[in-house]
Amino acid sequence: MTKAPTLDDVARYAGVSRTLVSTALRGKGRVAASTRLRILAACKAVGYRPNLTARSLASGRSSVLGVLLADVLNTFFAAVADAVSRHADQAGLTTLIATGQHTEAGERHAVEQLTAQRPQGVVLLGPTMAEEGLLPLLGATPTVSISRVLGGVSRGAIALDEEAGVRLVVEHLAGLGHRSITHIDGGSGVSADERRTAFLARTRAAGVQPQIFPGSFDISGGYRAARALLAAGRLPTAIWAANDRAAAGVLLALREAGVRVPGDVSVMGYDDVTMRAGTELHLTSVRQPIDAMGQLAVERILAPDATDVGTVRLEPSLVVRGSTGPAPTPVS
Amino acid sequence: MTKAPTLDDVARYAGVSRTLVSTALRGKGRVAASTRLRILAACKAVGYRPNLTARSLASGRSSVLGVLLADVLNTFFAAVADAVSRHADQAGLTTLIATGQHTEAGERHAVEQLTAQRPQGVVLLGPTMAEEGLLPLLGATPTVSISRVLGGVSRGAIALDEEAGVRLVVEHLAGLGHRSITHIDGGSGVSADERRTAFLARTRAAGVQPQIFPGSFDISGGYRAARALLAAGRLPTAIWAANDRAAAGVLLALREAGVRVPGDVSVMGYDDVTMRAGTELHLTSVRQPIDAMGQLAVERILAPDATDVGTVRLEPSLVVRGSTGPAPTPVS
DNA sequence: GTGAAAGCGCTAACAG
DNA sequence: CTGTTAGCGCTTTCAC
Repeated sequence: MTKAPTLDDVARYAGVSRTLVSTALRGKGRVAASTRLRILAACKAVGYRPNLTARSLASGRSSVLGVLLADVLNTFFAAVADAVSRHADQAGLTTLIATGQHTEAGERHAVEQLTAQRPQGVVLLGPTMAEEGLLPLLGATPTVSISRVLGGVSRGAIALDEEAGVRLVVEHLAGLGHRSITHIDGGSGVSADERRTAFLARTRAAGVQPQIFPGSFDISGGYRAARALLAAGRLPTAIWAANDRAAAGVLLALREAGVRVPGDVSVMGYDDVTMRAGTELHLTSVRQPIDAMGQLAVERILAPDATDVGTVRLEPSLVVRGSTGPAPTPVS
Repeated sequence: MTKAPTLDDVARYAGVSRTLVSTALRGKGRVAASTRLRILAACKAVGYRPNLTARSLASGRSSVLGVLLADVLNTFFAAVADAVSRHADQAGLTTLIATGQHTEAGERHAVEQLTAQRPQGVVLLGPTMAEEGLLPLLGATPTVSISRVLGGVSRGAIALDEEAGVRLVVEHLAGLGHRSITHIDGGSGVSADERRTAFLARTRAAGVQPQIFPGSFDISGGYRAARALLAAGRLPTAIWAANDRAAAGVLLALREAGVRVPGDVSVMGYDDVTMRAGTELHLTSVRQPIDAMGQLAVERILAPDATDVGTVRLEPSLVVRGSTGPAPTPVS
């Protein structure tokens, strides 16, 4: 295997021209059945593997869909990437993922590598870089941005409707009679901000007393925050954690302290995807439309024209399980 | 932006030959400083982006490192992919990840796409396909297999030393005086099997009473198993869960039932990477050498020759935190 | 049906 | 230092 066999090798072996092998292999123009068989046999005999690089250089296109991921460990984006990949597969595209590691240099590098594939399109999953830096790199590549709203991106942006999600949380809890809700937030990220802001606005609108406690998007953040709440003696009747992982931490701390859920305190999570903890922990939560995001992204990339591609915010849905219940009547 | 500018466009604009632009851009042969400046200016003016596809076709190599990942959502493999990516970056390579979605067709497709890049090498992260199917696709591409031991792969295999990890668990617990340990297993996967088997062997060697309870690699598996243990009234003094996520579920169930950790029961986790729950939950665990795996993989790919590349099993290390303690003295 | 010729955008020897 | 000449492996016209 000192040198990969080329089309010419196959052609020579089969006693035909290179062009014929090419067309036969791609099944485009008509080739005599007997010749095709001979060619196929030759391919196998020679051990031919098409060089997709050359193919894409010659044809000017490829069946690749590029995905720019901040980092494989972010479960949310990884789940979206997975959804994109599944839908791309179904459309006959191969997904190639590059990670930017949250740095501008890394993302630049990744996008360059991705666009170099002359891909059918690129999906940006929560890029770090500013739009001005990204757009020139993308050039004419059909691009959709997920989660971050990039106005100039050719095929528009797909975002989550955080306000709708937060509304589901507040209305569910308020509907159960809770007059005071504590939000354990997700720290300083963009979505943590959005959720916090929406929470404040929504509770006000619902006439519910809001309280914000600093936390993070992981189990330890929820655990720590709940313990702090416990220590401060400021336990509300309802807690909404920034996501399901944090909510698991809250449950842990609460149960450790002998607090009953949902008897004494109702707990809600939000949006987690990998852990699927919700089911077994009976966590009431808000489910994000991950699959729909992936599907829409691929559809937009594949759409022949770029009409109707503004920013769309997909709506999440409420999943009621056992961790929330009626607010306990004050003993007073 | 109807057509991407090429080297020729830049050359014409700068009034030099295409070759000169090429060499200037790559910084190889010497180019007059003044000319280089002119060329750089021309690039910017024309908006030139190098076509890496053409470059790799012409030069016969690329700076890509391919990674075949079963699925982005598997936190362990995703973490390894991340480590590989970081070390590859440091070596000046771009990592391109393709997922096989656990199907043979998917993996075949992914590997084809990866090898088509003429990458510096390919890292296989727990492939599903049989070795016989994989090897011909890889051809002469330097390849290392992580986690699954593929004998025929050119740059060898890197695996985890599960036995060593399990030994750490059993010895730690036995050293604390526990005479009986319950393992909540990870179900039917390969590593779940390895751990279970090693556990049985090791406990026997240590003179400890083993007990196995069916579970899974997630929080719900641990939660469910611990509740079953509780219900059956067969609570041991020490529980070892298949991984940290499962251990979190165990903690949850135990605390919910008013069992003290580590006062009544010691709990150990294993190998989790993303959640980093260990820290805040004070979970005693076994840490896998994720980063070392990534580093070694890249080193092997970059090594000029393929000597010394048999299978290596990297050793994990014990991380003692607060969830384990001396076995309680029987009240009897 | 089949094949010859002309590139895709770039790099790799060589000459000047 | 700079430019010329050949391709890399494949797809595309467009003749035969």
